[in-house]
Amino acid sequence: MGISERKERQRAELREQILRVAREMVVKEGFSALSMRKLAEAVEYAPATLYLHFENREAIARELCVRGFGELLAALEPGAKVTEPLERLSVMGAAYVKFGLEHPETYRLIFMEDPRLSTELFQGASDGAGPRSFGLLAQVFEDLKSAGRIADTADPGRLAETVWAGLHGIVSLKLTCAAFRTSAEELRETLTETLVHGLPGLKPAR
Amino acid sequence: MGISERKERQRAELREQILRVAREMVVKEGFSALSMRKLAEAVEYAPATLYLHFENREAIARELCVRGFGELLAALEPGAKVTEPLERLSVMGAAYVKFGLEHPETYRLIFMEDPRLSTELFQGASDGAGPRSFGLLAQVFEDLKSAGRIADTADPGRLAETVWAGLHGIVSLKLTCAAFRTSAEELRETLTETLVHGLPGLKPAR
DNA sequence: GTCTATAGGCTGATAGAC
DNA sequence: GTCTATCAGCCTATAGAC
Repeated sequence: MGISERKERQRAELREQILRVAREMVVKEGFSALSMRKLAEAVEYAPATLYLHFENREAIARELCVRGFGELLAALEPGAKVTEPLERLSVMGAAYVKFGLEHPETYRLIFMEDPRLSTELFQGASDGAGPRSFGLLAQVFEDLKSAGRIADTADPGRLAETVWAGLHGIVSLKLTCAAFRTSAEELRETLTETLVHGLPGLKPAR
Repeated sequence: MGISERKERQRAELREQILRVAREMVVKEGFSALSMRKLAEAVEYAPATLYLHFENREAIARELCVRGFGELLAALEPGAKVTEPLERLSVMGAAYVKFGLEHPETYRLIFMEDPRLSTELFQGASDGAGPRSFGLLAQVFEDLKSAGRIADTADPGRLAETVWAGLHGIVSLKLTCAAFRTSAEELRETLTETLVHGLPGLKPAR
């Protein structure tokens, strides 16, 4: 059965090539610049051929989105190995921000384009990149809690969501608004540092 | 000179009507759904007429954007009157998040569509809505500092940018990703509370 | 499996008549 | 000031030939 296997292989290869080129276009010119016509031209096939491999444009977007989130997860994983939870928070936060700024169009695609895709990715099956990434972050607070280092009324999931939102704010503001003076990394540092220890030298009103 | 005045008035009225209808379209269907043709039809003029009042589509977007930021500023102003800085931070943060969620398309237009517009608004003349809004937030930390309630090494501008980024993260995540369990208001509360006081009951590693 | 050809839309913007 | 008519392009998606 070598022939049908070769055909299958060639089919999969073309599919990969389409995705590779599509990704390149999105990275270079943004998601809205991804058109089936241009994509077809770039892979040197007719537009109609694309529809034999993907149901429509959105299916391509979804696939790119899923892979993009996979890359974000991969960027977070090394930091997740740091033992000390607070240091881990810092390292993972820095990795998150770095990923967002170094892959702006991938980040945009994951979190700033289509609400349906973002939501799907985040709340999909628990072995998906979304839940796994979130789990890595939540683990920080679970570890602190089980070591008795934060109040046992603290809610790790809620703290993790708050941190994620903060990091997302830093990245997305940097991607859409160049007006902030402070660098992303400084903002990230201030965010985590202050979330952990509070305002420096805070005293109550007298 | 009554005649020319009436003409001028009518001209301004049409301009306002165009903006009003444009705003309605953006609010209802998002910015990308704002097309000159549809807009012309909605105001019952020919497409070409719009170009007598606005240079192009972007000019309309910019005007909507500027007004939108004005509304955000107006939403923040009442909270800025609260005397106690930390309470002020809380009230203004809640107002910010509330505005974003209640006017999602306006918020999108200001901060999530065109980087050029966002940047322009934020760093424009210091009497613009951007710098003024930011100033209100920064004042919180300036007040804390001048009252000696935070370390005199603290940087109010940096703290304000961090808080702004955090609030923006909450709003924008809620607008593009429905997967978070925690409500926006709870996230906002956790963010400000934790930024001020640090993690609840934090103890160092032993 | 791949092509050509095309249906059936949409867009911003402008020239020139009235 | 406003219109009609149009330029010059873009798009997704599909039918049917090869």
